[in-house]
Amino acid sequence: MDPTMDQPLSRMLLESYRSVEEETVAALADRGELGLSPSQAAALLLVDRSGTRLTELAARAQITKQAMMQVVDDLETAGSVRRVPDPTDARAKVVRLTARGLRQRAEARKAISAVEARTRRRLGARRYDTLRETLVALLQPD
Amino acid sequence: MDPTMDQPLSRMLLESYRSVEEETVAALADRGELGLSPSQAAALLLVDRSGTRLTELAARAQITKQAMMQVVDDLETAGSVRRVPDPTDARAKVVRLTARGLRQRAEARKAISAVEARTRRRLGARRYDTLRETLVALLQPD
DNA sequence: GCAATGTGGTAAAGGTGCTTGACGATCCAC
DNA sequence: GTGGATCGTCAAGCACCTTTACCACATTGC
Repeated sequence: MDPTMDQPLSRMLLESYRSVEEETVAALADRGELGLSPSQAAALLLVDRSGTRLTELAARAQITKQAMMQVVDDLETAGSVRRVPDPTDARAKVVRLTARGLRQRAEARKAISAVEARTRRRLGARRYDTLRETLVALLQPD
Repeated sequence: MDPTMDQPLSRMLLESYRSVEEETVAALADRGELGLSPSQAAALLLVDRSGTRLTELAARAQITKQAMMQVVDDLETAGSVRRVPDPTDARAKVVRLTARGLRQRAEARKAISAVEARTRRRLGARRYDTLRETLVALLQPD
């Protein structure tokens, strides 16, 4: 009998997350993208081509803007991102990817794709797709 | 088109975890089990009736023994648990639930069950069960 | 046109849940 | 018995997030 089955759902989700995340970090490291933490990589993926406001990034990541600030601060220090004033709103700044950030994001995407493809192979396409659908349903507002 | 579907798997898993965890915390609070953090609740569930060593608890939770130390320290301070010397090994101590800890664990179990039942209803029994199976497969060593 | 209220970015402090490193005490195999 | 593993512990630190508090600028309502 597999004892894993008896665990609370939240635990299983957490461990699954950690497992996938760990694989992703390893895949990133393999590509030489050292010095890019998971939260930084996640943030890079949220910036769109024309640049995105801090508040919008925070909303997309579902964290506070202050938390996103810290991530963007680090990314800016690392030269992956820069903040430019928003011409349409003097309060706002737009977070924009630098050439370096673009490169990193591309690598991050590849690393993530590799892990997902690997997972899909392991689980089987059908189960993998069903998993994603179920998670979407789980996250749907009640 | 639901943009949720495009997210990396790790993000979806993390958000699902947070969502379920949040519900669980709320359910715990409803039952008056204030002052019991998720990690503490998780640890309580890992202690078996006859008591369990710190190292074993850490292994079960898949964290370092030092991390488990902190959780157990807090639980002990809160009077939910106590450490008694292991008669079979002078180095070891056994973590044992107090009456309070037993009560808390029972409440925690109920809270978790309530959330899982609710989730099962929302997703449908079939999808819910498939989700658990898939997560088990995901966690299986490669 | 201006006060009230809202929003974007920032600063500071703190908390949770983990990590790594080091260490004494005890156990066990040889 | 001696050397190496194991148990619990202390200490420091890090990743990632929060709350509280501000100021600058925008927008709304009158």
